[in-house]
Amino acid sequence: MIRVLIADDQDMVRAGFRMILDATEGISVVGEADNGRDAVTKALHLRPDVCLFDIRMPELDGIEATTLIAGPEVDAPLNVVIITTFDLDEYVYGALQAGAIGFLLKNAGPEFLIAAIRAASNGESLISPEITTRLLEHVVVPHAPLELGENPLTERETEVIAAVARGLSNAEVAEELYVSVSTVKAHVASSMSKLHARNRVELVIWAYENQIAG
Amino acid sequence: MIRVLIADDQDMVRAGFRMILDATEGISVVGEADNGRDAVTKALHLRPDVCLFDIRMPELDGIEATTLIAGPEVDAPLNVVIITTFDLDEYVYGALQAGAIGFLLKNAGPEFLIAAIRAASNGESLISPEITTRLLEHVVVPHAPLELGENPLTERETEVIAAVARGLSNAEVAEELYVSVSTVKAHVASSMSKLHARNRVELVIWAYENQIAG
DNA sequence: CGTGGCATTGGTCGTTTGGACAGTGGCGCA
DNA sequence: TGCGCCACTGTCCAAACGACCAATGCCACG
Repeated sequence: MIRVLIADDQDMVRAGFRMILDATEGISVVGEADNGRDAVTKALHLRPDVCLFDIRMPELDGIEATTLIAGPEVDAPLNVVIITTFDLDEYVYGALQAGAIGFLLKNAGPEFLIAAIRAASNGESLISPEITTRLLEHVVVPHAPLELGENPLTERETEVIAAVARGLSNAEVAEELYVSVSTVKAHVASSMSKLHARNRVELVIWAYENQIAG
Repeated sequence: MIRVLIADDQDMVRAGFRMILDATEGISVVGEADNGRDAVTKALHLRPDVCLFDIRMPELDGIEATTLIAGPEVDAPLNVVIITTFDLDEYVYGALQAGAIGFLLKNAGPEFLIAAIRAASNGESLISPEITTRLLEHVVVPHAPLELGENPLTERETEVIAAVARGLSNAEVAEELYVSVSTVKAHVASSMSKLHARNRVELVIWAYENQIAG
C-alpha cells in the first residue's frame, strides 16, 4: 500500500485528489496539509511513500517545502511529486533542483496522477509530456553551435568542453558521453593545446567567453 | 484519429501492439514494417502521425531509422516513439539524439503505450519513468547545489577565488597574493565547502555567475 | 577574559589532472 | 590507393589538486 500525503491550499482540490487516490487500489492518503510549513511537518512525521505537493501554497511554497524534505542537504529524502496548474519553466527546473521526483500539470488526467504516484513510490519519475518535451531540449546536445570568433575545436571537442565547463570531472564526462576516460582526456588535451590553455580552468573561461557555456 | 505506423521484427509483438492500438478510440494503425528500411519507406510514404519503432530490427535498427525520418537534418520530422525491451543508457541517449520524441520500455503497461502515442501526436514526450529518473540525473543535478546570490565568502576568500577564476594554479595564486600554497589551498577548500562546489571548476562557474569574474 | 571567526602556515595522503606516446578504425579527398 | 583528420582507446608518470588534521596570531563581541 502506497501511503500518500497531499498538500494544496485549496480544499476542493485536496478533496478531489483524495477521492481519486483513495478509490485506487494500492494507494491510500494518510495526511493532508493546506500550507507548506504544515506539509513539511506532516511529511517528516508521517514519512509517507509519496508526497503530492502543489506549488502555490501559503507560508512555504511547494518548492521550498520540497527542498526541506527532499533537497540535496537532506539525509533520507522523501519522494515528492509536484503538481501545478502553471506550466512555467522556472517551476519545473526549480522543482527538480529541489529534489522533486515527479512533475505533473493539473490538466493531466487522473491516470497520470496515479501513474506518477506509483512511479514515485519506486523512486522513478513521471513527468507531464508537455514538460518533458522542453526538458529534452536541454538534454540532447545542442548541435550546430555558434561561431563567434571562430571555434577551432571539433564538434566532439566542443561537447566535451561544454561538459567540463559544467563542472564535471573527466570520469563524469566520460559517463555522460558514453566514451572512456581516455577519450575524454584526449579531447581535453587536444582542446587545451588548440586554445593554448594551461589547465581546465582556462578552458572553462574560454567556454564562458565564447558562449559554449554560461 | 491518430494514424500510427508500427515497426518491429517480431510478428507477434506487432500483432499485439496493433491489437491494443486498434482497440483504442482515436487511434488506428495504418501500417506495419518488420525491418528498419521498410519502416523508413513506409513512414515517408504514409506520413503517419506517430511512428512506433522497436530498436532491434534487421537492415536498419530503430535508431538509424529514426535518424532518417526525424533527425536534425530532416525537413519535416515525424514523431517517433521508440519502444524496446532493453533499458540501456546508450539506447535512450541515441534515440533522443536521433530525434525520437518518446521512449518506452516494453514492460510498461498498455496505458503507457497509448498515453505515449497520444502525447507524441501532439509533439509531446512521454518517457518510461525508470528512464526518466536517470535522464534527470544527467540534466538537472549539475549545478543544483551552488548557492546563488549573496556572497557567503570572506574578503580574502573572494580574492583567492577571483584569482583561481582567472585560470591560475594554487602556486600562482600564492605568489600573486604573497602567501603560502597551504593558505591558498585552505581558502579554496573553505570556499568549496561554503558553496557546495565539488571542484575548482564549479568555483569558477560560481564566480562567473556572481560577477566575481567574467 | 573567554569564545568564536578569520587569516595564516605546516604536513600527510589519496585522487585527479595533464603530458607524452602509441595504436585502432572511419571518412573524405586528392 | 594513400594521406590526413577525427574519434576513440590505452599505458606510464609526474604534477596538481583536494581532503584531513593540527596549530598560531589577531580581533571583535559578550
